[in-house]
Amino acid sequence: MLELAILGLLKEQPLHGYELKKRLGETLGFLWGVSYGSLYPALRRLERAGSIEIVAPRAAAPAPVAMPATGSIDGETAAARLRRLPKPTRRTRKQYRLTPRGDELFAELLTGDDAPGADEEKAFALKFAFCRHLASDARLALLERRRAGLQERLARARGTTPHRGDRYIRSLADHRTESTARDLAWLDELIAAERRAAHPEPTQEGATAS
Amino acid sequence: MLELAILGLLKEQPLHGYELKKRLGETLGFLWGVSYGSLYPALRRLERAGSIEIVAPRAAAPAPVAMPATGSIDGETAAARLRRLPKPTRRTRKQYRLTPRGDELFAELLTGDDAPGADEEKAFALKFAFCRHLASDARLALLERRRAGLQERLARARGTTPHRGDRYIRSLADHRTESTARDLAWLDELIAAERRAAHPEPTQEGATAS
DNA sequence: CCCCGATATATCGGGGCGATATATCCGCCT
DNA sequence: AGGCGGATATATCGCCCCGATATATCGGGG
Repeated sequence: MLELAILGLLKEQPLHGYELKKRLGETLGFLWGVSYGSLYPALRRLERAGSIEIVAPRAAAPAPVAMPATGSIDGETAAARLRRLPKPTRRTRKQYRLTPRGDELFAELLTGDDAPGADEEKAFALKFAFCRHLASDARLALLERRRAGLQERLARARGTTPHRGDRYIRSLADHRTESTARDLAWLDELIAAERRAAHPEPTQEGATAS
Repeated sequence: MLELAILGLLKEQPLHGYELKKRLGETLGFLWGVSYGSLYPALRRLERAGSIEIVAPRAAAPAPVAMPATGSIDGETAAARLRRLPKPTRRTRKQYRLTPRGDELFAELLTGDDAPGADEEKAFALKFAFCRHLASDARLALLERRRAGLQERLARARGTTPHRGDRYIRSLADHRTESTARDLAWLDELIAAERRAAHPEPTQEGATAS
């Protein structure tokens, strides 16, 4: 699960662990509180599998020779630079970069089914978050697979709900069911939008014979 | 987390593991898929902590004293018993029963705060599912604590949402925010209902000066 | 009679999480 | 100067949960 998120972020640019966690927090934060206890082991796993690689133990400033001209003009620049570029040599940090193998894995994780028990909510949300990397049809497949899952859950809920449980449990179950229904509606919108984007021409006439 | 659910079910009647899982599935199933890999270790933990106890390895037939005369009369009884006892009852299953200590723990878990990171959704849902065991004021406190949590999340979401992320992530975040708002509204209803139940007299006049 | 499926208990490997340990660097106050 | 505190950064520990699997025992049907 985490792997997908990591690969997705590294797809855009190489990053080190700490930064990765920050971005994970600000981009996917609304669905996930990633912890170091998961992140670093996951990075190790990915590296061992050859999906990512360490680019260089202090690559942040590629400026071993980078400061040529500056030197002569003013003495202050040195100080100024210290304030301006507070991070010429950050520290021991390890920058991770996606390998071609990792790219494959990413596509695989993004496309593949996951075990039905595996926290479907999070799994779907994560895939959806990165689904810009999917072709239009694969994206639609993802949405529709999710739709089927929700619908099945809804059916089961409506089937089981009738009786049992006290007032509070019943209320909870009802609210849950409602939420599921709402998610379903949202998905329908998304699917419709996706279809519209795929066929930008059905101005009139209607009925694309789906 | 699981402990609370187990204690909650055992509070009503003693059960063995297998049955426990079934009930967990049918009563709280809409929020949880409990697995044996969690259940049995949890039972062991609880037993070791003295919160539950094994009532008798073959309680199905409530015949503890049922065979009184048998004792002295014959030497065969030993062999006879070996054949007679293993069959009348179900099987080796262990019936678990709540101890007074377990009752305390249940109340503690139900009332106490849980760590903010600990999957708030599930934690709240679980507590709410058993909140019939709470006094009216404690129940209200639970609801309002949850309300505060949701509200904070909502504020944070509205603060962070504006810009970043591509179209899909934005859509996801929006939907998430909406859901949170809906949960909040639901909670408000619950709180109002709870208040109404606690003060059954404000027929007219209104404004209980809260 | 034996096999099959339901009942029932238990463990294993693996992933996620919070807490914690350990460095290093930086700015700021003294 | 000096050093303290906080941000940066990597890593591990123990705990819990999960799916998969192993192992019995029972009832019933072929």
